[in-house]
Amino acid sequence: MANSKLYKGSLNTIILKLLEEGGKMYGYEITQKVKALTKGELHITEGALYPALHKLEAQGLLDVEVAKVDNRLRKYYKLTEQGKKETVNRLAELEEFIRSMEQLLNPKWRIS
Amino acid sequence: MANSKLYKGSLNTIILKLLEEGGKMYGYEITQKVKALTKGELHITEGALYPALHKLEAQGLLDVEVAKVDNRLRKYYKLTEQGKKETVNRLAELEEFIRSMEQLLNPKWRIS
DNA sequence: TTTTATACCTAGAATTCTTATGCATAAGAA
DNA sequence: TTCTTATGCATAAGAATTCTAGGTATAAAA
Repeated sequence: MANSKLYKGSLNTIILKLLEEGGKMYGYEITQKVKALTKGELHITEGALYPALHKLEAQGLLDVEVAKVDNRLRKYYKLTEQGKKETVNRLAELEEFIRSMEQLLNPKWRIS
Repeated sequence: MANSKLYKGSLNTIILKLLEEGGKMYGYEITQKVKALTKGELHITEGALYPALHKLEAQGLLDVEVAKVDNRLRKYYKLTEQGKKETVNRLAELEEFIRSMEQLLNPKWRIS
């Protein structure tokens, strides 16, 4: 099913990871990047993305810088030092979660 | 981090998968099974589990059967026919989500 | 000239989970 | 024997996250 819903809690980790790799990105760019990387499977809604960016900024994990390109506004976000540290944690948690889920999904155990 | 939080949306899939494998299980058994299979990483809270079971039952995905063991009550849940079909869908969605996340996490793309 | 793409935003609703309780019985420890 | 832990169910209030549905504006394409 294309455009599958996000599992709640994953958006922040996605944002942080993209910024870790991409250096600095603006909101709309993030939505397009996720769409491209997942071949349209994951859809980041702007109604979730912008509040999430604002919150990460308020928490001191992101810095913002405004730019004007082609007479249009862009807000570039990048990781702060604290943000870089937190990104490592969030990624570790996500990978741990995925490992746990795979243990549940792979029925090596069968019955009990 | 032990006892990591669930990504919201995953609990129902966990329940359905366990019942698919385990045949019939009761609530407390599910919490213990998840703890065991994930070596304590995932912790299913009862405050989330019981409402989830009731909802799945109301949706016609689970059947319930009450039993008394050692003078204590147990509510055994098992998949209905509809529940078995839905389990296949939910598992496919979860696996798709995990694949998508791995595409985001594995920086084969680097910068842009 | 109308539509689509780019680019930002917010409010309200829905969903899902956590925390904090509560009740009751059985088993184990002190 | 009494206190604690384990077993087994349950709900209510709150927090957190996301979706839906709107809004504004400019540029590019149809």
